[in-house]
Amino acid sequence: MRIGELAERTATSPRLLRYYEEQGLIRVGRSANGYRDYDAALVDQVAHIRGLLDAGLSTRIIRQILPCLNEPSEIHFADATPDIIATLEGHRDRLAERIALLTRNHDAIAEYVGSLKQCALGVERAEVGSAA
Amino acid sequence: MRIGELAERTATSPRLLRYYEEQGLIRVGRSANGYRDYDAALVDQVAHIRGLLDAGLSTRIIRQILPCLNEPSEIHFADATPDIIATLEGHRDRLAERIALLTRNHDAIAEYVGSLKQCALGVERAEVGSAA
DNA sequence: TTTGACCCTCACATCCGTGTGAAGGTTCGA
DNA sequence: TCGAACCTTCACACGGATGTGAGGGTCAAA
Repeated sequence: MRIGELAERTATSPRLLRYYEEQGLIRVGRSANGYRDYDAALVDQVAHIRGLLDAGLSTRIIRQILPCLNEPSEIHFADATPDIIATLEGHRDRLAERIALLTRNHDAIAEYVGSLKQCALGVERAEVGSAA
Repeated sequence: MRIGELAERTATSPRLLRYYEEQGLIRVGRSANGYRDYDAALVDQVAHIRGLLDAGLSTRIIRQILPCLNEPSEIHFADATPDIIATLEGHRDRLAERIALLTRNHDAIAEYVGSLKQCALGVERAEVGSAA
């Protein structure tokens, strides 16, 4: 498919699809007239990339962890070098830390919201009471 | 304490401490000579803010969820308005989504790294074998 | 054949978090 | 008293993700 269709199907923009290509996040073909030609599988891949980007990862990091994420779950044997493994372990561990941090904050917000709703309920009851 | 000390104790820079103040993330006093004066509790608060920033949240969002996060766990009753509650619920839910996404990716990386290490081990054994 | 909707590249613009440095005031110890 | 080490404000710069638009090619339908 062409860039416009992929942009629409992934709720992004042509500009961003070109940017992701330039950053080495997606592989893109060309048709005879020079137009970019996107494989259907890219709909999911781009959605995946957008998720990671929205979660605050940089294109550099996404590029490094991308081989772990492709569906066919095939292992790239050339990746089994000590430094690549160390890099991935670093990303894995930092992700774990980030998840822990976000979880703590999520729980704090949830608890606070719970109290707030109790409080709002109390006020509401008080108002109804005085109105009656 | 003064800005230099807080910067050192939070591994940030004076520049950033002024920026966080400007963004309404921390409350800062002044001493007679015009120097900023930071409460000791800010060491933890700034560390907290840095964590959220590193996790990809914007100062705008951090400012909104900050009341949920302060330790004394006091409820600001004025916050019990429907729109504030709705905002916080939105942040809470988006945080939950983000955590889920990051967890999926973390697990995928962990699995991939596991396979790679198996693979590297195999190669090592093969090399030892052929050398012997 | 022309027109409109695509596509291309390139470049400049924006916002955000952060760095850097200039120009000047305060404080403290030699 | 002077100098070093702080602090102040202000402004410009940068990198990364994204928008916008100019100038020009391609293609299909009217």
